[in-house]
Amino acid sequence: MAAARAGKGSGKGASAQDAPDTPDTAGCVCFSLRKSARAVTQLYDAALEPIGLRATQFSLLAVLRAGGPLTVSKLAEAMVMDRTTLTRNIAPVEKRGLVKTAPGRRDKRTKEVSLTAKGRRRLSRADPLWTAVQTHMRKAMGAKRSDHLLFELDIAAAAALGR
Amino acid sequence: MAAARAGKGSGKGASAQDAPDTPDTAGCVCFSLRKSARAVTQLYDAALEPIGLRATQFSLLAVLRAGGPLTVSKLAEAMVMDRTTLTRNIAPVEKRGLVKTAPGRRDKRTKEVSLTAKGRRRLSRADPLWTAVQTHMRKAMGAKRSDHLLFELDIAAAAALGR
DNA sequence: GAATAATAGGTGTATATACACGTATTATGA
DNA sequence: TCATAATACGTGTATATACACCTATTATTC
Repeated sequence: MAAARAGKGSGKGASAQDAPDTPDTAGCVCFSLRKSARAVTQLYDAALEPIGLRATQFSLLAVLRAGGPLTVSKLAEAMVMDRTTLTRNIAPVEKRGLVKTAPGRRDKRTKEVSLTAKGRRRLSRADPLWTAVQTHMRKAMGAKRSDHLLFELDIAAAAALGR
Repeated sequence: MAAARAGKGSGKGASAQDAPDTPDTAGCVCFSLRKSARAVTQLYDAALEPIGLRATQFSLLAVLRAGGPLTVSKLAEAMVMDRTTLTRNIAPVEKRGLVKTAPGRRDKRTKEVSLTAKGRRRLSRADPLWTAVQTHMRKAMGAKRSDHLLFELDIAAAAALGR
């Protein structure tokens, strides 16, 4: 079906279990991850489109809802996202008034990001759309397999980050 | 360790097996995928940096090496990448002379993309760097788990694409 | 064979991503 | 205290991503 990785390799019948000595894009963890991320992101983006949120923006708002006001660095850490990337990602949602930022009171270097009332309402309206696409995704690939995927994605991220 | 997803949810002890009725970023397939893709891409980008290739660029060249000259659309299909995204991704490697493009002879609408000799040499020098980081990644998360992850990523992509 | 549909591709725009580098503020140590 | 290090953040630059919309070419249909 979708996971046939026939060896075009050494002719000795190289399988994915073998040491990867010949670059095979199908066997590349990075390529496979990015490929799946593209496909799944498109699905989630399309699902959230009626409410005017991208998948990344939904995540950003959801993390803020769950974790209260956070400094830029703390928020970046929570999302396993580069700090400077987060700065750019905040811009479109701040411009639309879904989040607001304020300088930290204790530490003037910091900038605290928080949900606005408008952002909270928008998020509430997005929730059912997220639930629908998430449920669809889990059903399409199997709930158990979905759980396992999440588990392994965490391990992959941890491995990449050297933890 | 890395995969603790404690339920902050309904208080009834919601696990990942339950229907996802409350948006939980840790349980979001899309968010987890993107998060891991970011982390792993940084690792591969850093590994390939000495040779002057990004992970995406390496993939592009590797697909071309394996599949010969391809039209933009065929190449985009092979990489599960939007056609217009591929157009932009070709630009930097073409500018550096690693790939070349030529109008299709049979069909003047098409544009054929192929590796140059320089691109092939560059790719050869990149191969050991890729092997090193791929091996490192597989060891860090376990070869078996790595294989399983690749399998599930294919299923996830297929599910998202409705196949 | 001309009108029309289908296909291949590019561009404008917007977001996502991150490294290198710079500034402002806080913490630390002599 | 004052010099220095550490921390928090932003900007310039480059790449990655994809939708909406456009043009050019090929295929289809009457």
